[in-house]
Amino acid sequence: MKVTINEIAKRAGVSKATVSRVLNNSKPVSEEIKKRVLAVIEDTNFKPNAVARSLSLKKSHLIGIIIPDLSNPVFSRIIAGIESYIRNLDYSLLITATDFDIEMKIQHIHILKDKGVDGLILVTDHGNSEFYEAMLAFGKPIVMVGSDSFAESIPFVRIDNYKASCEATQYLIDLGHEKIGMIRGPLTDPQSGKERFEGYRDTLVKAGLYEENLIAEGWYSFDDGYHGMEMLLSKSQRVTAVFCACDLMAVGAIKYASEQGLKVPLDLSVIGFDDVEIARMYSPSITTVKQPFEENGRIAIETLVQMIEEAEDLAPFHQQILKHQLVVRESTIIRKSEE
Amino acid sequence: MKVTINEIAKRAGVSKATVSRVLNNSKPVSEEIKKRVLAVIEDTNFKPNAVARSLSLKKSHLIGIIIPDLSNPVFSRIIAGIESYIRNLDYSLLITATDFDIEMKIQHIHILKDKGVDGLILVTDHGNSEFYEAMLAFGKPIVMVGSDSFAESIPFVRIDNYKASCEATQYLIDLGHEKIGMIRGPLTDPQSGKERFEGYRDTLVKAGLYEENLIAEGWYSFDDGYHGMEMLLSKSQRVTAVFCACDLMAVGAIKYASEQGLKVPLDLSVIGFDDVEIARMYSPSITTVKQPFEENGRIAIETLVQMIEEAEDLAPFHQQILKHQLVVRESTIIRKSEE
DNA sequence: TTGAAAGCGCTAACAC
DNA sequence: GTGTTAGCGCTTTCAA
Repeated sequence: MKVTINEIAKRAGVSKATVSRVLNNSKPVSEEIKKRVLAVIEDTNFKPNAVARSLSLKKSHLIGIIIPDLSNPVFSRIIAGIESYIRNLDYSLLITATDFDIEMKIQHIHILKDKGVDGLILVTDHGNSEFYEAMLAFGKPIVMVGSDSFAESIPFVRIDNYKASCEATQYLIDLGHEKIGMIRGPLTDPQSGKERFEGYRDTLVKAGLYEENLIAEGWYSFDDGYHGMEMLLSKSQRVTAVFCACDLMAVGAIKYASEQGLKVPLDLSVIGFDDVEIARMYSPSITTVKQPFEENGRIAIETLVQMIEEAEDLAPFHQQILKHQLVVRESTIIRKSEE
Repeated sequence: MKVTINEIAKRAGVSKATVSRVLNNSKPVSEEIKKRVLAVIEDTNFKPNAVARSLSLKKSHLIGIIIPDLSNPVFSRIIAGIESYIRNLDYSLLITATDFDIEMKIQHIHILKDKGVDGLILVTDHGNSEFYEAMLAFGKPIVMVGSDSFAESIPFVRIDNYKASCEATQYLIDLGHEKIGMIRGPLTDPQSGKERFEGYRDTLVKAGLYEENLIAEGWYSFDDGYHGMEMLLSKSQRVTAVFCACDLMAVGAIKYASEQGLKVPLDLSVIGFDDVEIARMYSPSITTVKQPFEENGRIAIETLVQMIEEAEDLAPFHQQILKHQLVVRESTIIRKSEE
């Protein structure tokens, strides 16, 4: 019962070429015929077959998204931003997750290419040279959210993690803290790991407060924050403030500290990063650096669609840095005076 | 440039039918020719065009997902479950969000249909009759996650919300509580709203403890929990325990109670629902009903793929109820004896 | 303005 | 076992 363009043509007594023309407004069609065709389309409830159209046009109106983990708000909120923008254009999103596996990421690029997507958004953690080659071989527009040192020649949108970390660290210094620890991400992660750490380090160095043994490392989880804090508190030099590379680690850190009888923020100030929901909801609510996740997504997809539609081969190098914002809440406070 | 099956055929000195055969193993091909074709495929790095194949096969290997909100873990974890299963089969996911808007949900069903998806998974809040009609008109396999009173004739997978709520409520009774409040969802929401409330109500009625004025209502957010608790505490009859329809409301409830000087669980026991990440991480960690989100997704997609591949028209009515689990944590405790 | 026909890249009868 | 051919449903020259 699938009604096709042929069926419409027959019923309206015209050729399918004409039907196609009224469908796409691609060429002038006389008012009368147009009306007739439209009427038939209306009451057969005809919808052109998108697959056939894709084949003919060599354009699928599909956009591929590759993301490390769908269930983590840090990523899924970016997708949400993309989705709510694209919803009104007639593109659809083909979404795949990689579980942070580079091989899988590369494989997905190929799969999505074969599926004929018109463009790609990569929400990235980090890549390698093989990954980079896969991107180049993709042959159609790509935009990255978050960027990657391997791929700085690909258009991207992200925040300035370095600067944000400087500000967060400086904020702790301004509160009078001197022993300021960090629970960082892995340095192999260029953005959330390396840049956030370097902002912290450089700021402390400039203030003459940097100490190498006030640093713990983890992979952005609650448990990593928990154990990171455990490690920091085991040092003889007691920290009075901690900067965490993400909110989840901040939560873990606070949890551990609380269990050890330390009051946050009275005995220990803690800053997170990202401003995911939990930062606002936690008790104490957590001071953090707010990332505009949804906006990241929106700008990325906007850029991508533009590249697709205007066929800007080798698009002029787009790099867009969005604004972050330090959100002060209950988990940070002026350092207790010693007595 | 783009290498096609014709190109392969020419280079290998065979017909494209033969190439197609070795590509799909659809018919026997002599070893020698097969080897030759494979070699050409190999060194041209040929990948068959998925769109053309779809058109010919009338099968897109695309599966549509309609979900209320991508950034909410309650939904995105279901997607994650779907995605990690489907990744190994050669289907792809076309995901759209509705922001809980029924019109949009209906519209998405049509769009996805036009895009030629082979099946649909609906992660639903609730629908109406028009929505139900759209599903019937879809004409290809559909599976719902969470089900809906309007659509009980569509295969679904979910937990037994009613039973789970009974257990949670009974647990509070067993702890000695008598004034047990609830912050429920809207009753128009058949699963998380209505069923969870009814489980609570019936269990209390049976125990002779039900009181209508111990109930607040909200839309599953932190703020709703916060205000719900505010409302409950404003009653003269002081509750000693509260069952919340989701974890976020439980967090809001605890936050408000804490701000009023009540200790959780000492002065007030709180139970949530869902077991999202925050329930484990919060201080106090929250007793809750664990939903197997990822498994919900996995079973749903498994069922759907089966329906697609085995072409079970009007599939024998599948309804699958998965197991929930009460997870006891720090937010609940035996009722303080009065003195 | 409109129609006929070729073609997008692939699969699947149908012959040989 | 292999090739020829006719589609799948749509767009787009090219003529008329």
